[in-house]
Amino acid sequence: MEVKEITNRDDDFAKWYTDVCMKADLVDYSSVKGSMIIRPLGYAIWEEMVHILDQKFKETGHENVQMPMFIPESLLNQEKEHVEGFAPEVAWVTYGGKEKLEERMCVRPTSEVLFCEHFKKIIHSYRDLPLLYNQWCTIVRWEKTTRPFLRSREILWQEGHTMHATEAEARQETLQMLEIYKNFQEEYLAMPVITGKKTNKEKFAGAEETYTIEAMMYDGYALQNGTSHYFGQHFAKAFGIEFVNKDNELATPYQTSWGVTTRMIGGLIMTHSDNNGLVLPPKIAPWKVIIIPIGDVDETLKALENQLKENNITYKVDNANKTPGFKFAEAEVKGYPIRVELGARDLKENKVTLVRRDTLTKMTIDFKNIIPTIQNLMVEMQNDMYNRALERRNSMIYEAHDYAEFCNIAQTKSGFIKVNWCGDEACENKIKADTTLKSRCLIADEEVDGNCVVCGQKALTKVYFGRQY
RNA sequence: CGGGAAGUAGCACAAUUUGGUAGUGCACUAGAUUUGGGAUCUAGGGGUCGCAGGUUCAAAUCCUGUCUUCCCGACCA
Repeated sequence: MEVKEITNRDDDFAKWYTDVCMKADLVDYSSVKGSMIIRPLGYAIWEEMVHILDQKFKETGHENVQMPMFIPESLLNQEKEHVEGFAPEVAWVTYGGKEKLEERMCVRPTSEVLFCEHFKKIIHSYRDLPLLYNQWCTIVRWEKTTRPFLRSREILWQEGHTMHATEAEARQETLQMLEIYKNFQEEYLAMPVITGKKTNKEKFAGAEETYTIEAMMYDGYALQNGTSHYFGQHFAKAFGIEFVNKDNELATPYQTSWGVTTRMIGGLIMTHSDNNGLVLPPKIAPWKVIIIPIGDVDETLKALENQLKENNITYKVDNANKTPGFKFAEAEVKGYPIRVELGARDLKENKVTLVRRDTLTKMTIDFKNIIPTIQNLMVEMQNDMYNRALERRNSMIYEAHDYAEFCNIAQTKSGFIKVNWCGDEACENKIKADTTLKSRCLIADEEVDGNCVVCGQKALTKVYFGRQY
């Protein structure tokens, strides 16, 4: 296996990103634009994510289902805002074999309407609620610009769809899932995230409220790493979904949906990786340890493997007929959190060399301490990676008090800009037109005192603006 | 979708200008020697030049279309 050159991260961030994706063997291009091949390492990372999240979804009472891939045009058309939002980016199936279809069907860009159609059939009574469904699947959105993991046409994701008897319960669900996403990304992916409501302009087509999980990448660009929507009764009314409540009255349920995608893998890369390749937080790394045997160390290797297995520490052994230097570089590209250099020379003194991937710090320790040392290192690395990312992000959040200052920051810095905003979409549009920055999310937990950074009218809220992937 | 650039072996490139049916390095295979930061020697295998048309006696090379990738813009998760 060849270990390849990676573009310097500070010279050309975009190229560095694709280099890491390709050279760590995470993805490959297919012959269809925006349909990527997720290779074993990339998929293993996704499987870790799926495993952890799926468990959290089930713990909170959700059940997995699998909906169809096709949506007849008439079904998609049932909710007006939704259709208008998605129509420009759906792929249509117009032939079945050689026969032209009577009604064309789109490949699901998201499954709200499919769930609604089904919910109408199965919801009759308050006893049927809440209905808490989730599905792991792929969707298709005909994006014009595509990038591995960050923006593809075929998207591997999870979408939760729930129905509730009361507004309060549905709102609670929306926030609960937002919190699960936030905790997952911070605890497992070591990615600090900002959560909040999207502005009207940026919210999901058909939603009453859209909450977002915004992460900041190494270059200061924002990555929307997940969403949780509160739909109110929009879809339910459009689809005629009703239930009989406790008072024997017909009522309309309240709905949510929420999703995260393989985009999180892109976020992981753009948050932690470096010029030597992939860097993975231990908690999400499919294999925590890579063992590189040097010289004749078979017996110790066997013993070490047994100890790792006993302690549920996943690992790989690099037995290739390559020089150690080659294997070190290879291990770094692939992002194994901890490298064990198991060498005959060290072992004569009962020593072993460990290298942590995030800092590339080497340490030589007594072999008998290897398991506790690895365990401690993983905890330490996870914390350090989170803290470094947090510190960097915070150092790239700016505050603008007037429009000149805003434009100046937008031109000279990369990151988020915090501003007062009157709530008028015109001001949001002006910022977009002047600076290309878009609103990331509303800031809920800070007092607003001052005037809109654009128009000078009294501000209603604070907002983060930023450039996005 | 608009502007620009590029597609030749797994990768990076040469041959294209001046048409005559492909070459180098790395990687790969076998054997040997090696092994603490990208090993060495020897012997091998692999491409018909993104795809489809056209011009021509003859096309990697010229023309047209198309697909894909990258950059800039617009659009969007």
